Amino acid sequence: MSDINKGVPWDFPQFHNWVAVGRVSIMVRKAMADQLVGLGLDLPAYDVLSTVCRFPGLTQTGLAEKLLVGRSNLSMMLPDLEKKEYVVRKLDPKDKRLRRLYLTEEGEKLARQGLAIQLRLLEHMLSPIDELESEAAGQTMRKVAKHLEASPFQG
Amino acid sequence: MSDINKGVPWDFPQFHNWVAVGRVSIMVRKAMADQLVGLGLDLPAYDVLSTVCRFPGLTQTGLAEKLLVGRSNLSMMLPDLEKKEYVVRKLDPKDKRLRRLYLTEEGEKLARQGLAIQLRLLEHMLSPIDELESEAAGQTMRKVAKHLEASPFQG
DNA sequence: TGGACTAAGTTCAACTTTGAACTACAAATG
DNA sequence: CATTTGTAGTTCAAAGTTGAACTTAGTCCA
Repeated sequence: MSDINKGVPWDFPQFHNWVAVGRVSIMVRKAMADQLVGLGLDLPAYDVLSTVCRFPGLTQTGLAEKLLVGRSNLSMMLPDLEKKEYVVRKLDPKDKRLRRLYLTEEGEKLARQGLAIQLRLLEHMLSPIDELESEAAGQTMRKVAKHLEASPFQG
Repeated sequence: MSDINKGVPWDFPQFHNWVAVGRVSIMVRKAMADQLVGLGLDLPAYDVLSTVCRFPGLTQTGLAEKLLVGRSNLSMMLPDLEKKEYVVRKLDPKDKRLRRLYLTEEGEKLARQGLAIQLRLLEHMLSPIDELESEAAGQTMRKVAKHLEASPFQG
């Protein structure tokens, strides 16, 4: 390592570890996006369908929080998904501010096809990793996520 | 778990593990973006500065590959960074197609300040994780990245 | 009840990011 | 050495994403 690089982050193993996480994350999103073309979906639409499939009756704000996107994003996207009849929004009778999200039969079918693809992709990408190791990495990530949510970084 | 969810991905631990990776990745990018406001940088600009800091003389295409963004993106962004005098592009004398990237003194300063922030953020987010565990997770991620590069998923 | 306050969702204009088509240069092939 | 093929970078228009301001509905509390 050259002198000029002394004391910079790439001296620290943690830095490399984190860079790898970021790279894998982007690579998998791209791979998934490629596969979804066959279903006529893009990644954001798939994120909506798969999440509503898992959590039917979710509100738009709830969905935005899960996906870590802005609410306005969903206000733009959901009318399209409704027009394609993948999703329906039902006003909550108890609280008329809430528009609860459900999949149509068509939407459910697409979500499940997408989820099947995602499972195969996971299986492929994790094939060089034994189950224990993968579970350990997942455990670590969940710990970090929990910690970051509980105490966000303040400079 | 209700009947309707049988056979869907969230029955599989791998699915949860992967979702955690994705979430942490986005959360950290957001946290980093917040911190960079103080330096007058956004995340894409920081990605450029930190990467050129680490790999001076990188070409634009090389940088695009490292950052996993399109080349056109950099063609839009780099003139701005050059105007702000954070970056200079020098034509390679041996191959006039190549524009090699270097940081100015100012750019170098900003990159190092950003990298220092990134290290503190890493330290914070990894505080509940012991070093061995974090190293193991990094190792796992590097294996996966390598595998995905060597054999991309083909449906 | 009424007035202030909070939360859900929408709109809109600004900003990003992308991919396809293009130019300029280099390398390979005959 | 001329032609073909390939690579680096740019341009431009289209699509996506965002935050701030707004509307409407619910909550709190005097």
